[in-house]
Amino acid sequence: MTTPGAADEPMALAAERLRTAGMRVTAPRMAVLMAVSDSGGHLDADTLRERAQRIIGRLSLQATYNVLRALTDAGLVRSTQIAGHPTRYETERHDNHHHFVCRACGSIRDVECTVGAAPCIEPRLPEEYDIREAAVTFWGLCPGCRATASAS
Amino acid sequence: MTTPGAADEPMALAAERLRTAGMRVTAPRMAVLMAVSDSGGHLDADTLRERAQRIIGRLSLQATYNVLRALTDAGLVRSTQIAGHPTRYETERHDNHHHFVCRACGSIRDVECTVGAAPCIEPRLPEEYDIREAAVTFWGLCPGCRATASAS
DNA sequence: GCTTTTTCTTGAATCGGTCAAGTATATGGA
DNA sequence: TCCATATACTTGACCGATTCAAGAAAAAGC
Repeated sequence: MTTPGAADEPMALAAERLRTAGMRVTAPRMAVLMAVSDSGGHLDADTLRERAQRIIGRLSLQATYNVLRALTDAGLVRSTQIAGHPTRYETERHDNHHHFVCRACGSIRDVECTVGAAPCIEPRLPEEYDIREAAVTFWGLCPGCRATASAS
Repeated sequence: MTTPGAADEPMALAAERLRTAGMRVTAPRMAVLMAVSDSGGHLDADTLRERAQRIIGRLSLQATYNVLRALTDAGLVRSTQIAGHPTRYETERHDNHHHFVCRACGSIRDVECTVGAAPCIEPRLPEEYDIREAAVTFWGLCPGCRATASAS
């Protein structure tokens, strides 16, 4: 028992990640975290629920949403909302990458950033990708709210 | 009757814009188009419905959606989907601008593009805006779909 | 172990938006 | 000017994604 089976490794890793993030370690959380991790990203809540169920058997959709929210708040998971699609989840890698979405098949692909910190508009994508448009949304605080926030 | 009243002007203009776009000229369409035009942008379907109703009296929400879809398809209106908000509509100005959304109050503001054609990441916003992050989504065709599209 | 606190389950509800069927109306031709 | 026909609007049901609420279950600390 000193060397756990190979199948236990990812679960032990998931438990460790949860513990490090200061979260309670539960079967649903480990399962969802594992599902997000080895999916390659961009899965929606319902699909992640299915994958998680394969690992631990039963899991309600509501719990899946709860877990995803918790993991996102803890910075372990990144959620992305793309117009016309349900919210997708992927492992948070803090690499500030963006997304390419195919208008025809809906497939999603990561797009690396040329610059480090700031998001860049020159996408690092193979030439075969036919980019038609880019939607850029900046998030932050408007002058009014910034003043209110710094005052408190 | 040769010189229409001042109040008729925007309506006549709306009618003209619809006609130019090859669309049937109807009261709902004129009203919604006027509502979008003089709103300064970023209103959702339900709010636009209210504004349109002030102009023509009655208008179903379904019709509002139909009209907005038609106007968008015709290139008269631009729709923007921002995570966590219902779809917003604004006059299509073909200027390829982007959006700033305040995390605190949810207000939306246009962000001009420094470059002409391509979307740019260096936002033209006053310094008082505290930009925390940017979500960039590229839309187009992936290699597979591009091949299929050009083949047909 | 036992207690406390957090999390999970179940089931209802909400929100933004679409589908479908029937009625009304804009437009082009007689 | 009126008619025919295609298109648009109204009403009402429906849907998918997500959240709310209440009670049962299970982690973590003592």
